[in-house]
Amino acid sequence: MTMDFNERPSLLLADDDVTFCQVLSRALEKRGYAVTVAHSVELALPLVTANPPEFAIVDLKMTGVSGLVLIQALHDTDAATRIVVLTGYASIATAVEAIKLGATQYLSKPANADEIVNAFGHSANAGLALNAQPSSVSRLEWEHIQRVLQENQGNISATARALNMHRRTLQRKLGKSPLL
Amino acid sequence: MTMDFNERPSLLLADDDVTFCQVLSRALEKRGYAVTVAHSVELALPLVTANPPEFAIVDLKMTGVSGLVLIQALHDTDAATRIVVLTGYASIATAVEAIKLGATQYLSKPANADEIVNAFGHSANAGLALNAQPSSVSRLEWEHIQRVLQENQGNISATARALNMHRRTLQRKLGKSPLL
DNA sequence: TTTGTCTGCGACAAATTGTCGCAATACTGA
DNA sequence: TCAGTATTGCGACAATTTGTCGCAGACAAA
Repeated sequence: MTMDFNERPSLLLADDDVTFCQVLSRALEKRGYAVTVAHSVELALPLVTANPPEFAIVDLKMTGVSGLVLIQALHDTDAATRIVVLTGYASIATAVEAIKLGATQYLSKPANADEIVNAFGHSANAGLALNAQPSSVSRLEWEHIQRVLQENQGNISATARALNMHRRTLQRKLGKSPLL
Repeated sequence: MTMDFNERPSLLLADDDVTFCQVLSRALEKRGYAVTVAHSVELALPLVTANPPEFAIVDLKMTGVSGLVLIQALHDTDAATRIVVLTGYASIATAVEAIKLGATQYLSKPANADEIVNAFGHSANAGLALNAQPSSVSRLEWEHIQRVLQENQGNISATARALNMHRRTLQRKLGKSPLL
């Protein structure tokens, strides 16, 4: 890239997976973005207010505050910011919430740099293909858990009680990625 | 309900599953809504323009045009309409799209009337369903299995394949009653 | 009859859940 | 600020549930 660094579009990458950030930020820089990395929402917020980015990639599940907070902050600061949510624990409940808060797209890991960059752009997916298959039982369970969890503001104990399920079991389920 | 029919909040229920509509519309009427049912997007659209509803429940997978079209029409006609998407073929991609088009919530079947009403937004009927207990995971599983089983005309092997579940396990589950 | 699929069920290993407990944090109301 | 309470993230082990394999009978189509 021969472009002056300051002319490049600014991009904030917020994810607490260090190696993932290294790989992805390099790939994004190759594509012409001026990347800033933050490994937690707490670290990202001051950067946002000091220097609102044009693009942002946010992981929802970071240690500490949820990425949803960051999305809101980004959107409040500059409604034109293109925000892509990228998470390994994708669920419909959090997707709905993220989009409502102003996210542009919602992808689940793993996703390569091209897919992410692509997600910044078009939103016109007119002909979306519906799944031919009904959701698997485990997927359904995952979605349901995520929804109740959100209704309980992320309180695991309360969620376990509401679902009449043992806290230990819920913990274990939450630890796994949403298979299938 | 002693309320005059015209004073009740209007609700459009768009789903091509006839029995499902019957059950749900009755449950919704009990909760005070003036329910109108449409079994396809084509049938629903004229109703929307003629008489924009305050609430809507839309299935995405209907014969013919996708429910996404209806969502857009509803939102274009009256941006204040509270739209809940309800589908048996839930996916994150369609959820994202539906919310962007103006849907309020996105639920996957099975969902009971309380959960749906709740999804319209706590603000509207704040005092109503505070203690709405979410269905237990096993209940959800039971209903889902029954639905898929019916789609497969009671064929256990095919259902097990569709649900990506072992036939033996499905058999065992079917042997039990729908425990809470 | 042969072939292919569906079904019910026994048996046993593999995996998941229920339970109990503990130490490290939050959170809350004097 | 401090005690009291709730939450959280585990480890460990027993109790249950699933995954797997296999087999025999039913049924329909070729």
